[in-house]
Amino acid sequence: MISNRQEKILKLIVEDYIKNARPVSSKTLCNALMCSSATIRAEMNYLEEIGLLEKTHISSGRVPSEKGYRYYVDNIMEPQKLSGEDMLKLQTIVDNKSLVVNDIILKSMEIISELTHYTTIVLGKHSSENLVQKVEVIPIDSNNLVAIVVTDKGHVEHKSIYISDNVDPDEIKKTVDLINKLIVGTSIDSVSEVLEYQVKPIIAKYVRQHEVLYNAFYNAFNDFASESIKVSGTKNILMQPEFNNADKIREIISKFEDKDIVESIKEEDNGINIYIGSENNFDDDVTIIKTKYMINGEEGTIALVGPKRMDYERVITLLNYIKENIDEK
Amino acid sequence: MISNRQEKILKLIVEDYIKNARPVSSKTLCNALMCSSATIRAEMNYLEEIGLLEKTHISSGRVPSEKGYRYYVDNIMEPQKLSGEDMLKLQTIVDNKSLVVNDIILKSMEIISELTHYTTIVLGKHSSENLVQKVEVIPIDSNNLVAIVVTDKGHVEHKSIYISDNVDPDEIKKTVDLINKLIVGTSIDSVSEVLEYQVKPIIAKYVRQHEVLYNAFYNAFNDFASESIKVSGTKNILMQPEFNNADKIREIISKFEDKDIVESIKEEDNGINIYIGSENNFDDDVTIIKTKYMINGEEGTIALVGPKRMDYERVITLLNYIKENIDEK
DNA sequence: TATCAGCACTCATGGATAAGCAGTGCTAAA
DNA sequence: TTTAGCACTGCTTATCCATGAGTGCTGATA
Repeated sequence: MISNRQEKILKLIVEDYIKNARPVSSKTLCNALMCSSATIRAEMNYLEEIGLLEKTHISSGRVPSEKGYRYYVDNIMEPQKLSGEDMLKLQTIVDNKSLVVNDIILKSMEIISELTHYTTIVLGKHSSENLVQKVEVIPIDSNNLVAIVVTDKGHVEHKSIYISDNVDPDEIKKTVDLINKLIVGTSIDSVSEVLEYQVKPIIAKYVRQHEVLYNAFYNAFNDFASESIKVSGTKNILMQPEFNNADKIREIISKFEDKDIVESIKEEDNGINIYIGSENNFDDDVTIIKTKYMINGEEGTIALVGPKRMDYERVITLLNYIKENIDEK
Repeated sequence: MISNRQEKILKLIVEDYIKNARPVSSKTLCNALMCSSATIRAEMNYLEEIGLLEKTHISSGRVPSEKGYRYYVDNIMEPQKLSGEDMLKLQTIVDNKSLVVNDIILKSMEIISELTHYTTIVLGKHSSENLVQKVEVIPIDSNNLVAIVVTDKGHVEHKSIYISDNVDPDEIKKTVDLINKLIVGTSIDSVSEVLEYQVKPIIAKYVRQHEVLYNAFYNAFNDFASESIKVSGTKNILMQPEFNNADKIREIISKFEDKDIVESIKEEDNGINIYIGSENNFDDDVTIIKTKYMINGEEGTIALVGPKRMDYERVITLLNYIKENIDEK
């Protein structure tokens, strides 16, 4: 294990390094520990031996290792209260009645990105629990319709439908009525099944131009289960001194622009989880803190991406605040 | 003016520099011009004197100046045909019947970003000519409604409405019917006027909880006139060798993330316009090529942002192709 | 036994100097 | 008008300091 003083040294080093982004020397800690630098050096040496600290070169000060951050996060860091300033900025968003919950999440994460200078990510997905509440089809002109689906949780999806031949409006209405009858109440991801096995056979009987119509509607409804990705403040993380070279920046930007990579950040666990460096599979030089949320038939992940040298206490506090406020709704 | 050979030299230098991103030496051009490097140096000297070329240092090769690019674009460059490869990639998108025009534009510009390694921007805005075609209000639970507005051009906007007090569903229905009656056919940006001067007085008479309802609907309809911004392939422009330092990259990224700055790229002119370096007010180190489009009651700008050392001929050809295909629809 | 002053050592950083080289401008001859 | 030849310039790269901030180790001390 590790002595009290050693833990204190680790804490001081992590926190100093978080603040100043420079290797921490033994001398820096003399005051705080009321002892000489030599003593501290001996302790640092031990902490390096057991893998909690690292040097950038043989005569440099110490920097926390991945394991060091992990120890700090697991054993040292203490829960904080939201600072007055942070609170102030977030509260106006969180308490805004006229915003949909979804927008509250997006806005809050934007603000958190600004506050922390890290990058935030919101991954949203309509839960499969969403049930179709209403289907509307509105004619635009002779070839185009707009189909609108509203779920029981208030989600709206819409899509243009192009119908090549001239189809009798009555036929369209018949089809829509049928769809409405059969589809309302089914979950959003079983819509295409219902279309195929229930709607198709019936309209084949009663609707003249059923093939054209069926295909049009089938295409329209097929990819309704859309997922959303929102990355805020890419620039913020790039301002961090660890990303001070063009190639590293390009690498990070490329990752943030790659949908698949960003999507893979999705969190399945309900707690606030911390993935330091190689613990995440996004990039070894960053820490990702994320949590799953689930409200109103919308489930998703909120995540914060920053350097490993991240202000863990503050970030956790911020995410906690958001999570609590989301879950209340 | 400028002699034939001088023009040819300028052309060769611009095109070589576009390709290789390195100052062009007199020797490089010997073959193409069938003369000695000394002769070419003399000509280069003159071209520099009149401001079409520049040196990076006193004994370096030549690089086109902003004025040089401008001359190239105005007088030398020739219209090209779309290359088979480019055509192939774009056609599948452009000809896809099941995509809304808007999505075709977005997708095409994404692909152009990939093809050219520059960044593309699409700014969209619902034209004020859009007329309200239908208003639907769908109850979700006792406190929440969803309002949906469809325009005559097939645009759909929706918004959640929160109603604090318990309001009788009948009252809501009354209000919605009234809104539908009065609002259909008005242009989307005069909706709030109609609400205030026509709807408000009437529901004040006939609807009991009219204040709550009116406020809720007014808020919901008020900011429907949304604008959209889509930036594709930020990473692409950053790969260009001129953006090889961290601070420059950060500067560019910050600009692309700033809504106001990106919005100011909006083009009012209908042609394809080229803004080289200081001619645009985005960044002196880039060229922006943009054009306005207007279809289906949706107007907007498509733009391409690249280094001044841009493959002008190809880019113009690509944008032309998109523009023609959009306008056809 | 823990602490610490002192010292040798290491390495990053930044400035100075020099060699190599890819270019240019100029000149005098064809 | 063109061009071969040459002096010159300045970027690039490497090498070599001096400096300074840090370490590890050792032997003395409380």
